Amino acid sequence: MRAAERVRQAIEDLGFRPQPAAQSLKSRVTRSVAVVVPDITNPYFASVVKGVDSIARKEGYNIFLYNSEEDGARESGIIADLYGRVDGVILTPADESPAAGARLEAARMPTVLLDRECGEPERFNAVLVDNEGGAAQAARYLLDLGHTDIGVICGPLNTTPGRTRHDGFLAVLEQRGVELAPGRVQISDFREEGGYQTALRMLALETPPTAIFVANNLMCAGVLRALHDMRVGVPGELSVIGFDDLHLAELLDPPLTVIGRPTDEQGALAMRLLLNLLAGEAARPRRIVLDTRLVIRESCAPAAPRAPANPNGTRRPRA
Amino acid sequence: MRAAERVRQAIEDLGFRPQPAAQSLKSRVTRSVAVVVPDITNPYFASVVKGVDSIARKEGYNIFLYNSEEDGARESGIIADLYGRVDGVILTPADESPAAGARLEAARMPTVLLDRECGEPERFNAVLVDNEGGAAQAARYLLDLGHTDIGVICGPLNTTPGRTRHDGFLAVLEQRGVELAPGRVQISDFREEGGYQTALRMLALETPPTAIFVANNLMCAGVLRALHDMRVGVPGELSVIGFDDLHLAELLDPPLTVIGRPTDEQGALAMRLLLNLLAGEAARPRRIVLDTRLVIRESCAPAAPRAPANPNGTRRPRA
DNA sequence: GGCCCTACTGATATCGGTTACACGAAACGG
DNA sequence: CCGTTTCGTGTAACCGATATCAGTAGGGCC
Repeated sequence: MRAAERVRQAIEDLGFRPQPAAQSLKSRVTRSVAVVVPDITNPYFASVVKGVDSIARKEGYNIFLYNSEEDGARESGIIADLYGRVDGVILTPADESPAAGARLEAARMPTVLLDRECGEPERFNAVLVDNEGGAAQAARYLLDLGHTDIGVICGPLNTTPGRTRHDGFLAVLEQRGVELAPGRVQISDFREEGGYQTALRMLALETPPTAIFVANNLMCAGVLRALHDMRVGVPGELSVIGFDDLHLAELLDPPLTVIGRPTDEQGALAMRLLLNLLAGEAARPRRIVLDTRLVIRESCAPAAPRAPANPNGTRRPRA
Repeated sequence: MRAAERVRQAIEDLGFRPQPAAQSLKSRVTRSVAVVVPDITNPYFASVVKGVDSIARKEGYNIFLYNSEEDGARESGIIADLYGRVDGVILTPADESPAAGARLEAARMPTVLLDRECGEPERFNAVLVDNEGGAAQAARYLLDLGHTDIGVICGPLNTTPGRTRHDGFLAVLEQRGVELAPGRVQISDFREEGGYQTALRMLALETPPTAIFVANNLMCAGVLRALHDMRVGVPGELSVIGFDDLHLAELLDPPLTVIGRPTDEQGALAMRLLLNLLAGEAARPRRIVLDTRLVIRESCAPAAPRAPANPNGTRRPRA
């Protein structure tokens, strides 16, 4: 093959570099994928993105990063802009409505959902965690510590993690015959400020709960900030358990007990799944559900002995 | 203009969407920029990237995200891959050598450096912070609290932030006539594990310092972890001041005093600067240097009264 | 009616690779 | 020595949008 060698030489001499635009135009392939997350500033998503990147780079893919800011309109704008720009997309949908799912399907793009689903499940490939199971772990843990008066700060119930963590937690309570007083279950927004405000509201109740389950990391940071500001001792006065590890959770005051889950592994898995799709493995969509784990640190204490159980939820002044 | 209207209609009817690849091929413009950071998992960079994104999206630019993993070879591979794929790049160089700077210039791409410089300054546009000034603030603060025996955990001195923070801190000490005992200044790697190990080494000294300045957030997390593991009271036994705010710093045990700096603003500025470049404002490169601020929380206490100053650095057993 | 200006149409080249095909030359077998 | 394979080379079409240009039609004006 002397011809091939001469070509190599010429490439070298002339400093020839193929033009991705021209290659894409002809081949109809971009070697790029999009990753759309609500907020790259959330350490969970940063870690996920890093996991995606680790695989993508190895396989020669470039990644476009987008923040949906948890805003459905912005998200659908982003998805529209993706047309022709990427080979596929890894998406944590901000809008999980069936309509959004339909739009997504209409875009006819290889898609892997991450952390949340969209429209009817089973129609998309997805990498998820067992939110229900994780929340149930948290519930069992608090119950086993003797707590029966528990506050629950949920995310929006129209999101997968919001709803499933809510359901998983409450299912265990019900199963164990624990009934919550009114005002104990609060819906918030998965954001720090929301967690802060909700915690304040909960503390303002005549009898605050003895433990709180907070359904994500950002809200949990807000809750801790609120408890800190209000000088509420954790876990002395109030036990706290979060969902999603915080990087510095073990250095917090006190070290935070959480439901942890894989993060960069989740991203890497999603990217591998997408690569399979791109390789033409049509098959039917796969849903991969990863397990959570209870990370016990020091923010939960056994419930202080209290007046006998109070099933009808009558308010009592705090001791 | 009825023709224009008919065109609009046809676009609508046929669902026509221009093909970015074809547009790029013809126009030689991609409406994409690359952002290359060492590690998106570092909250500082996550925030910077978000700042970049906020402007980019508004202007219709898409962003490619890359992690250099603080690895010069990987970084130069990334930069090579960028050819023809982006209109410009925002880069936090992992390799700051003149050679890397030269390579970067050879790539003839509109470039904005972020957080670090590369080769000779003044040749690139750059958005930086006043590291020297920030480190000096930290030094003055510790000095004013009465500390004279101070540990310094630096980043690599061949990086801009590593060197300048080191220099800025030590300059103030010198200026105030404070001399550090041997072993007080340690070079580490800007990573959490490095901070952890370095802190352990420092604690193992016959007389540990009464205060520590840690030159970045990741190392600082490591240091805190080490102090936590070794049951060293902060600020009782040891005062700690970090560089770079940590998101949860105020919830730490104790709330961490730090040198803070703008983050997403820095990203936004970098993007705006890049947009100017792309708009053809050749001019000569601009260096924008932002100010840091001292965020006083609770991790630094006045130095405990001690035996009279000990300028020749003789070891003393801890009280 | 003649003139000009604008609005529009249609055709064609171009961006830079990729792919297919046709042709020419050398290599090999029978 | 001829037929066939192999290899190499050259030519041209194509991907889809954009830019240019020539040509045509229509409106307004004197």
